[in-house]
Amino acid sequence: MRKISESTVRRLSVYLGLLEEFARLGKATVSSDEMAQRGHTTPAQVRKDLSFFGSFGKRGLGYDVVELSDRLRDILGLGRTYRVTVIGAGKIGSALVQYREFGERGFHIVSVYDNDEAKVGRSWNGVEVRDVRQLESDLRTEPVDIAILAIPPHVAQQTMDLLVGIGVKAVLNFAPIRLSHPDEVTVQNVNMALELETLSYALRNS
Amino acid sequence: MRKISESTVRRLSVYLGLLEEFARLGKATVSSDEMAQRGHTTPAQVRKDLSFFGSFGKRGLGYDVVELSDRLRDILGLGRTYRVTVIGAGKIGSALVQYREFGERGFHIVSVYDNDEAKVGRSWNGVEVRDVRQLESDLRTEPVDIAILAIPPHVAQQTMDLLVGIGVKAVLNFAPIRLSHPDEVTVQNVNMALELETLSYALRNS
DNA sequence: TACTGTGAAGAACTTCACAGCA
DNA sequence: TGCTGTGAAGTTCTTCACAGTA
Repeated sequence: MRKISESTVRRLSVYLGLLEEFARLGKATVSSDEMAQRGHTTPAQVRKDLSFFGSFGKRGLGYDVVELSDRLRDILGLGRTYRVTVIGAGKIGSALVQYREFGERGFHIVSVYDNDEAKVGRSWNGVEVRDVRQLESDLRTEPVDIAILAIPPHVAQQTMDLLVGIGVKAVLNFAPIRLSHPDEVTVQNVNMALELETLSYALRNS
Repeated sequence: MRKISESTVRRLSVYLGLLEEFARLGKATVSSDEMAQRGHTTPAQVRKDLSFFGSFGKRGLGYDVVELSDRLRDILGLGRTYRVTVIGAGKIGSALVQYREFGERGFHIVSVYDNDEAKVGRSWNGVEVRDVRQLESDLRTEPVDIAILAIPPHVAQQTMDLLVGIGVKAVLNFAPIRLSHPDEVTVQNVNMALELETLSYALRNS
């Protein structure tokens, strides 16, 4: 398939959220115009994004809400559940373990790791915190689909390398550092300080 | 000044981080090539990004680490401190209040608000949790530069509207919903479920 | 008729390539 | 000589505009 841009994928995810809301409101059908307004984009963008994957609408009518939701879930790979591990039992790790939206979307946090003996063994939201030294052997016997890094920057790269060695193919990184990784591993970064800095830039130049 | 793209601003922020590391290592001078390697971009991109703001380098030599850091801090508006409020004293709010990088960058969290009586009055990392009903009068007497929304999606828009009314010009939104807002208000979104969904897409299509 | 699907045009962003300067 | 600064070329992303159809 033609390479799809990351912005398109992100918008698809937004569209799915909108469609689920339309479904809750009992709407059966929706136009690209309505989706664009609620999703802060343009109707042409909505149609173009969808057109990369097929023709899901009916001319003159719009899109069937349920059908398009199903197709988007399929495209995004959300028709299954994912096993997720959180590495780092600090404040951010803690917030993630309890983050509702993850479970609702099929992302199940199956383990949490930390190097702090004081935390190891405690139960967090039903998930036991394990010693990070067990990480490698654990993941080899019970693989996960996605690892979330919620650890300090100075240990992030070595942990990334470990995960790559184990064969993890998707990582969500909260450490404020760009990680080196092979092409076949997908990494998404969340850098909160960087978000504040773009706000700072906007405030200064407005 | 010519409109600068958001991707450029984000990279400037990354460059600044790199420069601070180079400074710690005692490096006096750095080339666009070195920055590109460490920042996972290209030398031409580095030079082009910087060129929008002036000529900071010396041909044949590179950039002075300290001087360029100073210029970037200035460009990004980081030569001052910012007053920040966190709205929502849940797990995410809690993580943010203790997030070191914010303070290091000059973003000072001066207050936390919640609507849960049980939380109001408690002290968090030296910041007292206040009743959200005080938010409006508090911010009118003691304005903040940035508000961080760490609240459930169904109350996010009304809170956004309140903030706009009070005159807040920059918002970092953690609620998984696109907020409507006037153009003069800058909003950055952090949507963690959406990040996992882009990983899901990548896993499915690899 | 009302809306989709899509080539083609346009805009934005990135990379190239080289003149110019320390 | 070595690396910057920058127009120009190339690429990617967005918007336009309209033919096509339920």
